[in-house]
Amino acid sequence: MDYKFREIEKKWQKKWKDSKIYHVKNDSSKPKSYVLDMFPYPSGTGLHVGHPLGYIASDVYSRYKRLKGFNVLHPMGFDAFGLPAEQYAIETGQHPATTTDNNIETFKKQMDNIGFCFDWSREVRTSEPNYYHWTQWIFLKLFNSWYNRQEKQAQSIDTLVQLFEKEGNKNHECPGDEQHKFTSEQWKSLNEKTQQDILMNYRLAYSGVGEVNWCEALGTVLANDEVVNGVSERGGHPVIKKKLRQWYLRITEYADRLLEGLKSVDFSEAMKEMQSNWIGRSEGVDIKFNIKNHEENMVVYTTRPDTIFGVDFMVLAPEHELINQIKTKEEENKVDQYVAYARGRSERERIAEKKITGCFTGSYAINPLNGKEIPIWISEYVLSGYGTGAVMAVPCGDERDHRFAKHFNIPITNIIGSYYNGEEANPTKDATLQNSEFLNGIKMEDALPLISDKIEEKGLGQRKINFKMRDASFSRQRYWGEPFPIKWKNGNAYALDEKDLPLELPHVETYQPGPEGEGPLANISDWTSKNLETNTMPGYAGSSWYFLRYMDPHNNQEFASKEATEYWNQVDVYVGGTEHAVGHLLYSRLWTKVLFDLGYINFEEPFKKLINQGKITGDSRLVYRIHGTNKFVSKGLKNDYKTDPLHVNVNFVDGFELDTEAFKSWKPEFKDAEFILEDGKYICDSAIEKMSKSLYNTVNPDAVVEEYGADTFRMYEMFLGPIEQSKPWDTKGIEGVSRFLKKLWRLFYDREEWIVNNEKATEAELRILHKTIKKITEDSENFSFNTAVSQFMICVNELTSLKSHKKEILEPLIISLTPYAPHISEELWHLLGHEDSILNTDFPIYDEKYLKESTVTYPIAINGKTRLTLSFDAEADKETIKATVLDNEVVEKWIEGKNIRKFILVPGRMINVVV
RNA sequence: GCCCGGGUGGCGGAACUGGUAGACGCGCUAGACUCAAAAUCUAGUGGUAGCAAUACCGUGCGGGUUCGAUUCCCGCCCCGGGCACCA
Repeated sequence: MDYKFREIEKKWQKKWKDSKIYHVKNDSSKPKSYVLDMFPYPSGTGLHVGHPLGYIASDVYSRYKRLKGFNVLHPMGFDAFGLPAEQYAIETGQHPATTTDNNIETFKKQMDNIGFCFDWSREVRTSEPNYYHWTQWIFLKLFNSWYNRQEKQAQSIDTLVQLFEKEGNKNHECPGDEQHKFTSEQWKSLNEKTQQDILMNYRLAYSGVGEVNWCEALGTVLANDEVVNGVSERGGHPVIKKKLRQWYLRITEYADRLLEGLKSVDFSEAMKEMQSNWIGRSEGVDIKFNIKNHEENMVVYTTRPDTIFGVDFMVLAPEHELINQIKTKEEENKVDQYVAYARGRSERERIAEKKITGCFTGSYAINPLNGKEIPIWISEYVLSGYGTGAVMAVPCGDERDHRFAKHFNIPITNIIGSYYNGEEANPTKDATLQNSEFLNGIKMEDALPLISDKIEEKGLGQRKINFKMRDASFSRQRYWGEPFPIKWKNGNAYALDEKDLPLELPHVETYQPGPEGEGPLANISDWTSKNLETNTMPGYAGSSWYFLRYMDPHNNQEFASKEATEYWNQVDVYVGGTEHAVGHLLYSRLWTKVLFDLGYINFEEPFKKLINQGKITGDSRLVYRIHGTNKFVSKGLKNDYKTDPLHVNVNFVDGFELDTEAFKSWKPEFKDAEFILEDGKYICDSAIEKMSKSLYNTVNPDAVVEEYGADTFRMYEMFLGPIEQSKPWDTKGIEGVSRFLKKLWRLFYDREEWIVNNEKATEAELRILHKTIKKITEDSENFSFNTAVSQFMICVNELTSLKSHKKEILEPLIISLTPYAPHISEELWHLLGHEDSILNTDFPIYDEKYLKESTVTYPIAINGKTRLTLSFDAEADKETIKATVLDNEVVEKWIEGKNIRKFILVPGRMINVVV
């Protein structure tokens, strides 16, 4: 009987579904394991072979853990709110809910084809009211909380009000306005509106007017991580800075805890690095400089106070409020012009041009340590949002300061001697300071703490820790997102009552922006008459907590019961791409920490271990069209013509040879295409690129599954290479895995005959079996799925050549294969006479006694140097140990007392033996 | 520019804490079966020389440590990814 994978796979997929075998309960005597995939955004294009890589890996791991006796939670859902569905709606008028549902059906079908063990009864969709009910609920928790810096945790805003009534805010400075101080009496005398305004400056989710990343093309603001090089991550549209009232998450309050938490999780170094760079912690000093002939002073932030005697000028950000007060009459025009110029420049222009621009204010600051007068400049290279928006410039040590000084001919003081060559700045800490008064002769890294202490002692400033990370923008002027459960009254935002949740997204007639650039909700009079917030939440809202909802997805009373979250606890393994490093992963960590602080869950980090699967890249095919014609020239001859490369659908190419007829009928414009062939063939060029519809290099998993079967597809994706590495898809290579499964089948069936017998296994058979089980166990545990697949191949090859068809060997083998190729394993399991599913059995345990090497090698170092390696047959008796040596005399002498007669020279491991 | 990864056959990739480099698969070559093809099976497959046994060379390049280095150290080169005026 042949291996009829299509029949087998359909049959078992149906049986598994009907028997609800993947449904998992929230209680069990078994230990738990939570294995999670990053849920997808259901795009309209469906899955290509690159997408399931992570899902297959997590599926293999989940099944392995299940066989190992764990109660495994392995759910899937959809991140269903988002921009593309809405843009599609604007173009076609179709409601995003409809297109989203259709897309989800396609995704689920494609996933089911591959045989994943998701518990679909726990599916979540972020766009469903019974899901976003709790997104809104958590938002209200954020809104109604503040961060107590002394206790380093989020607390209810009520506790803050109590503190204000008791003592004002003297012990809890305002994160939104740090200068603002008031006493208990002052607080009590304030009216409702002012009190609310003050509280807003403390809330973890707050509304405020600020500079936002505005994307005109998308008609909305974007979070910092959604902007890449000054353009939108989605679509690459220009992004400008704009002042708007927005919602924000006060993630900056959690900066140090988010950084600290990285120590306790098992993420790759690269991932931790990306997150800590994004958080961008730096230690420095705020230093106060007086300004000549002015009352005001300016405060700069620096990480290098040791260079203070090298300060040659000061720079303010163009937005700095001091500018208007200190600009001199003579410079006023130039300053105003410059400020206007800087304001008019977009983020993108600043980044792209990197021009050196600036303007002198006419005023001078006084170096607090030596009284030197230092000119104060303005330049756009200083960012208003970081530190104090003002810097002390040390050209010999800082590249930007140096370029600026050279450009405007500002004299440079050298405080690092030969470390500075006059041509470029040197940010070293190794130099011995010069021209630095009492710091002269001290190495910079040693001077750092000295001068910091001095500055603090003299009251000139204080040590300060700064973070690059900004508060996260949390509102979008869009329709297809969660409505805010917020009502406006007299310019203050008030939370809706929890019992009025969910605040459902209303139907709209148009997806166009509101009258003043607000979201489409502003067009609905019913909505605006209730003074409801017209923005919606961003894409990352729903995905910041979905892993908690899977634990208890049908709960109508809470986001998840305490029992459920205590039982499932952290995600043990989270599988997904690196692209979410500073977005989703950071926000999820923040929400988890807040819910932990408020006592709703008992763990602080959502993901214990993170696996980043690599991308499967496409192997594109290109043809060359002779410029301005409809003639195509084969790769080898292209240099004879002026050509333009063109991506061609990989399905029209066999290896590198183009099927010219298929190509002609591909698009009308190619109907009359002509070809210049070499050796009668049209040879295409190739390129390894990202897999994408627009490059015509995608391979649909459905087609692969149809041709080779789901088990082959799964194993091949795992076999391709290490899970974390990017690798190109090569359809040809799948033959090897396909042959392996056919070979495995033939261990059970010889043509028509069932040939499994009950004979007792030989030593050799047991040896290969136990070696395989050991390797599969270790590799499955370590996510080394590619070498695990190799081991299966080795095992089946050996069993084939041993002509081994014994139940005693084959049964444990197919159990260990189950995570990788579940369908064929299940089929064979039943053919072996089992009633219950193979999924309910136990993973085999290997026996060490079959793992002893047949030859044991002992390298021997005599007098500290290796002279030989002894090797002997483990099964032979010790008397016959054999070896040959370089230095016969020494070794023979050593051997004498050991009862060893002969030896063979084999390089091996080293043990030290004193002779 | 800075910070992470990584460079191993024609290709994807193996190699435990330094110990027979190239497992496994693809591809390729030859053979068996077949009228033929497909499928399957067998053998071979890092390079050079040789009928052969074998010898020499080989893990990006140059040095070093070691009895022994793909693995450790120093200096370069190249590729992939991330960050990029963060003072």
